[in-house]
Amino acid sequence: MARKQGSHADITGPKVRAAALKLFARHGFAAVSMRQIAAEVGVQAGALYLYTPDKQALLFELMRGHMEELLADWVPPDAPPLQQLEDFTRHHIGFHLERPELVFIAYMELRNLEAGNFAIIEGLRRDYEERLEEVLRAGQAAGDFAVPDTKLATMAIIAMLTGVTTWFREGGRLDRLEVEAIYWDMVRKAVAA
Amino acid sequence: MARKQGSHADITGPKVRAAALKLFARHGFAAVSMRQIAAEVGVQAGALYLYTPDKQALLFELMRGHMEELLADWVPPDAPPLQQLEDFTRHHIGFHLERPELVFIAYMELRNLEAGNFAIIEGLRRDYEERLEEVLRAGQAAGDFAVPDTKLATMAIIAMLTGVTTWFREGGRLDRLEVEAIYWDMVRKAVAA
DNA sequence: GCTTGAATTGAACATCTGTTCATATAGAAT
DNA sequence: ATTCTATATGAACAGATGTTCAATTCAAGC
Repeated sequence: MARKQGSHADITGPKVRAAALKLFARHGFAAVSMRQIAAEVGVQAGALYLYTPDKQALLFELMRGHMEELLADWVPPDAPPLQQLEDFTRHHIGFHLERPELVFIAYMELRNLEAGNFAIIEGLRRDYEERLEEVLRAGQAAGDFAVPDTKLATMAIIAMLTGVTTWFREGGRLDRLEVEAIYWDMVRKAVAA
Repeated sequence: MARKQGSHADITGPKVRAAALKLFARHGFAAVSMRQIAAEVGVQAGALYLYTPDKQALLFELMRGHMEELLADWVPPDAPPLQQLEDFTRHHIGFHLERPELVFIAYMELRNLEAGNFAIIEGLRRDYEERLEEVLRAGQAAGDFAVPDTKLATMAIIAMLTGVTTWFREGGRLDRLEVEAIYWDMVRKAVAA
């Protein structure tokens, strides 16, 4: 039997991506089979291929969409570097806490991307890092920051902020805004002149 | 044919662990088969079971050994908190840069551990974090540090320092000591009173 | 009411999976 | 020279893998 009720093309498509997201985040790309994804959607494995050319594309599209959302989420506001940095810090934490599964996948499954796909995702990641480094360079030039090395500071800040996703739990001791404030305090001091 | 030259028990054992380490780090636990590990060692898949009860134990023992080495590598020196923190920072970076494959596995393959094994590794990780937090608490009490939240500062510092392994390449623009110095500068300022 | 075509099934493909075990081998001990 | 035993083979197990495709089903358009 096919199609038990109504047309499903525009329903099943998103469901497939949602199921892949959930299962890849939970068990890892390599450990999840197309049949598991199909079962999560409530469909047979063959039907998945109406919505993705293959398993690899399922992973790649999740990651590409995530990186493009990340880049769209933050552009430096028209403000002094210190304020740009605060804006970045809060946006980065907020954005990452809102999509823990995508963040997890984007950091863990890079090695499961085929060469060409990997290069694209890496390029997007570098674009993002470049935006932060530009803020640090501007602040350094203006004398607001005393950063020994803007490249390293970029990597250090991003690693530190992204790390929030590994321990933060909704409903825990601190809420998002408190966490943002505390991390901003540490970032501000770390780069302070 | 078996045993082509001499006794191999004490040679093959380490080779198996080395092959697993290399392949798990490169392709991920779930994506590596016992036959691939065996091929890397130069042996048939069945022979691996003379050296490990199963694939899971291979992963777990790598991670447990790594975490225990990590804990053995650093105990707080008898010194003021600021100096303890510098010692920690440099040790953490140095230790992690010396074993990038183990670090990678320890952070990426947690979800592939069976429940009991996961609990053990998590316990060891918490022990390590606890050591750093104790330093921060002491420095805070002594008025050397002005940390808004010692738990968050612990997580932030560890995430920041461990992040070095994602971009550092031997023979690059900076050597290890320079990187240690730059990161220590940022850590010091981030927690400064 | 009939036709059309998008959505889905379910079987099939060849290959791979972790693990076990009877069998073979070669060096050490006698 | 013979026995012993640690080390390794290679076949076998039952089931899972990603992907393809002819056949089926059902809602919409006429």
